[in-house]
Amino acid sequence: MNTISYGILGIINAHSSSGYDIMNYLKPFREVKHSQIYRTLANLEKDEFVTSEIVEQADKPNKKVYTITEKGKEVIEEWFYQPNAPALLRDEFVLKAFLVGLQDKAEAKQLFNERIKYLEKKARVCNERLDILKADCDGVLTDFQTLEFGRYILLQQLLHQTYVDIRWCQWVLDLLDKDKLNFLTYPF
Amino acid sequence: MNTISYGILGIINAHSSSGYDIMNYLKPFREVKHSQIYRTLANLEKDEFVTSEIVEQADKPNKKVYTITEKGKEVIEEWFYQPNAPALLRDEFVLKAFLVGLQDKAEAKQLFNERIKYLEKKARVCNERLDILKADCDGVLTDFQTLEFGRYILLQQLLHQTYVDIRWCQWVLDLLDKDKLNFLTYPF
DNA sequence: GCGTTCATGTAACTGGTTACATGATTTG
DNA sequence: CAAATCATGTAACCAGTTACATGAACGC
Repeated sequence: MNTISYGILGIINAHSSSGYDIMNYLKPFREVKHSQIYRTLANLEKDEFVTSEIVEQADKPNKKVYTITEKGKEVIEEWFYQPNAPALLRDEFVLKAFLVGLQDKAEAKQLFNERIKYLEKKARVCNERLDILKADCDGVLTDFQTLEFGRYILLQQLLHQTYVDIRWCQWVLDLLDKDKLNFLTYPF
Repeated sequence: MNTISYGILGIINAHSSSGYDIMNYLKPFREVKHSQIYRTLANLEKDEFVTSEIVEQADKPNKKVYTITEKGKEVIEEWFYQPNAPALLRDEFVLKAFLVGLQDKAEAKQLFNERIKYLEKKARVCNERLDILKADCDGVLTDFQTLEFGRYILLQQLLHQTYVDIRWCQWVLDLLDKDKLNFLTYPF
């Protein structure tokens, strides 16, 4: 089984969910397309890790809600003890930053100034999501054994990583303005 | 053309390189397997963005060195002005952190304590690579228009992102020890 | 001689994306 | 009545991984 299968199974274990629900849970932390989720759910059901039933909704289209089986609980329990696969980052900006020397100074500065704008927007989205989360919990986080706790800590991580990235971009812009570069200590 | 093709082409533009060289340049910032690089290089040559020649080496096996063509320079120049594809992060730890509530407190703490160990090792590797870079440049970074500048700024980024991640893990461990959680401001 | 680093390639597979396809319900 | 959101699926394609395959040069 692959990582996304475990992630989906874990969410269903936390509470029974539809493919659409799962997509929305995962989106903030893991890019995922609905086509992949529905395909994976079909496989999980085929392997008897989950069962499904149609739940009729009055105000919205009906949904197919998946529930974990005993067999599914066993594999998810085991997964937590397995070592983590190395993280995979694929970021076009990182490649451009690495190759920044191919550009002239004005182009280079533009690359980082645009990045700052992008990151500031990302930070705003994070803060908005934190506000939504607070509203979802009526302002109180009582227990860590909820999916809300996971959402909360990961949103905080994302937010502060973004802040560091912004400061890093500003540091690079300062470097680009210097006549004589050197191996400067990163200022924080 | 995909992102990795542009990255490889950009490196060859900076200076003519073999597949093996390219792999080592990319490794610290972008996980990539040699099989993908050699396949991509063959495609870039087929499309006449690069040319190749065998360079004989006395002390090592011969290598196939690729050089960019005029046609290749045009596409790489254009690439810099294109908007960046959204970054893609796939991290098994993030999924486990999201689902941390499925575990008991002891297991949860273990997850983050192990993560800290992993991140501390990552920070050490970053610092080692920074030392190697300094040695490669004889202690002086004169110009931003070198691949060394790109290596330098990205290693600094990675290092400081890692430091923030460590502090974040410690914050989560503190949270897990609290009896009454709440939406605490992240302490920095 | 054995392990490591340097060096290059191909073939099969699979995870993930893009595009195709449909339809209910709500809000403006 | 149009757009947005909710909701679910399939098929074709391709990027990237894993495994297979080879071999030179060097240090111990």
